[in-house]
Amino acid sequence: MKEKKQTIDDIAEELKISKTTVSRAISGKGRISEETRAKVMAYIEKAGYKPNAIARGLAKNRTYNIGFAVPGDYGLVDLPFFQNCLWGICTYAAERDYDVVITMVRENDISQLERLITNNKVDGVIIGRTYENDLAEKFLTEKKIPFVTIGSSRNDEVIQVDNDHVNACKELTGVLLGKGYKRLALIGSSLGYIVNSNRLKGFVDAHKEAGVEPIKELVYTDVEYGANIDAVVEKLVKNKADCIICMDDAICAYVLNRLKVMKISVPDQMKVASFYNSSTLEYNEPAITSLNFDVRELGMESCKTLLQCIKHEPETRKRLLGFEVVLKESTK
Amino acid sequence: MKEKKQTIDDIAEELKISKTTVSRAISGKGRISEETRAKVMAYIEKAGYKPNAIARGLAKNRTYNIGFAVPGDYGLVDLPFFQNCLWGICTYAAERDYDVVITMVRENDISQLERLITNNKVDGVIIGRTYENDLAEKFLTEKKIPFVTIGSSRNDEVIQVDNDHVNACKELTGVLLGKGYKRLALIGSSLGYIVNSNRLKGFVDAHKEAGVEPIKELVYTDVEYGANIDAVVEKLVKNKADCIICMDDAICAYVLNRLKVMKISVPDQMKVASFYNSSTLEYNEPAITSLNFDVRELGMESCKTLLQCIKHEPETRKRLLGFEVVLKESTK
DNA sequence: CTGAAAGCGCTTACAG
DNA sequence: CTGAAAGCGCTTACAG
Repeated sequence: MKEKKQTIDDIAEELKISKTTVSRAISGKGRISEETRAKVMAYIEKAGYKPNAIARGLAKNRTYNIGFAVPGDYGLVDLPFFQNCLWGICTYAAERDYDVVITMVRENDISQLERLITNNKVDGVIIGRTYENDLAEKFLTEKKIPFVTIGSSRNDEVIQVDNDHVNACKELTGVLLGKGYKRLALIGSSLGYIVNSNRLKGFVDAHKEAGVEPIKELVYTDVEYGANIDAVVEKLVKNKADCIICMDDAICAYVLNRLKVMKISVPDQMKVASFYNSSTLEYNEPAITSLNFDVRELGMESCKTLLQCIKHEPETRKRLLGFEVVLKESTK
Repeated sequence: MKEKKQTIDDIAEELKISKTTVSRAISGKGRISEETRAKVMAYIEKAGYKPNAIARGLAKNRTYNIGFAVPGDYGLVDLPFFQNCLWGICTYAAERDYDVVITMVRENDISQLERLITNNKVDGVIIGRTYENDLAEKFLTEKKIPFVTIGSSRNDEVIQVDNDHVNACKELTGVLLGKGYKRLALIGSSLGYIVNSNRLKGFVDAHKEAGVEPIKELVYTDVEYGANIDAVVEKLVKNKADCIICMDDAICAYVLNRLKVMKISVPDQMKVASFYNSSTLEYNEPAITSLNFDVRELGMESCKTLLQCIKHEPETRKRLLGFEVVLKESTK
């Protein structure tokens, strides 16, 4: 049975050695004979001793915590994207004895993050979404706190891990053009998110490569969740789009509903494609063509990179993960 | 501009007083003249000094972190429910200078949580979902770590915050019976989650109160996300259900899709109701009748209760939050 | 290879 | 009301 909390002193006393030695046995640093080392480890194991992370933190000026900054804005919190990232981050971190603390940030309010940093609660931060003018990025750079972004940054100095949205959107667009659809629409939220600019770039690039011009009146990048989507969809229909590409699954869900109300059937009268095949869309009828990213992998990768930053230098400053285009009923 | 990290010693020296006094000025504990107090605070303010949370933690044996245990099981991570809880928890915690660290637990694997506790990384824990036989609950009780559950527990000793699922489901069911629907179906996942048992109880209670028997062949409580839902829906149709109540929105989305494939129109040929009016369903066509809980409020309340537990005793051991029934197109 | 000692930045009896 | 000192549980030069 468990006694009260043991300390390194208790075990030193028990073993008739100094606590210095115990500490070294545990950390594996400093010269120590294999023999004593084994003895200490054996005792620790059997006594169920666990070092106090706080004390170690104070001595080494480390917390063994990393922060994950997720968007606290209304429409964004819900996205399964961040949950899946979180899953990857937590899983990777736990294996290295790190923990992850959550902090909500907004495009123009990073006060929670500031608190976290000035209170010394974390050794580094993963930024879950990058903005065109990113306060968090600026703040962390200034404070010299290691951080990595999920999603691209304009600043090449920033360590970033991202899916290759430019090429992903380019390939998806290319495939759809190749299928003979000529009036492709693109609909998404603010270009203030860098990821949206990248998607737009891919969309344009694919058109160029196919030797055609993207159609301006079919591109909307200022859609608010639930607000003006209906109006936009109606314009797209009026402007004779033959295929709508949605920049995220939440938007896609709205679009599908709107089309249903308008009695426009998918894919017969309108093709639809989306990003991320979240479960919402995966089981939709008809199934929706989409890009597929391994978001949990992305989370793990970002965490791995951050831990590298904390320990020394990361292997790469900018790392792009793959994607797949998954063709389904909705674009047939 | 910021110099290097300041300590309590620096400011004591600067002010020609002892660090004891500085500490007291900051904490507000111990006798200290209002005058010196003001002086210290003024200096701190202007110098931008922030105490080191780690050091304080070591001295007071506190971390100023709380844990939030969320289900790491596949189908569950995605639910917006937990994100919204998290939002509430983080918001409340941040105001009190606490931070929240995430830990993933599974029905039969709480190793991440164990690590968190034995490493002394948190002062208390919020359990996001309760199981019929809850390992986390047992573990935390044994370790004497303060915790509160979101969702009900079988154990009356446990501090719990929950929506009133029994009465919520009872009222929803009652309303539907009152509308003249006679063959109500109930479909949900495992009764291993206490919340599902509670919903079932409400369903049964409402029938009793109306003087009718619940129809056994229309009740399915072992539905897996995405797996056997289709088969279940077909059985419900065959068994002539006239209204399907879904225990969560993910299930409801599947049900709606299946009905669409089967060319059964809602609400003409089948009524549908769900729990939580998440955005997915809110904008569905037709809009779905559902229960409405304020999940962010629930998160805040659970955090408030936990902080009470950590400081002293909570005001109430079991707290039930309200709900509303929101009637929409789908049950017309 | 091992240990005594100082130190990480706070808090808090204890004594004045 | 204020301060010197010990202590929270570790780590790590420094000396042997």
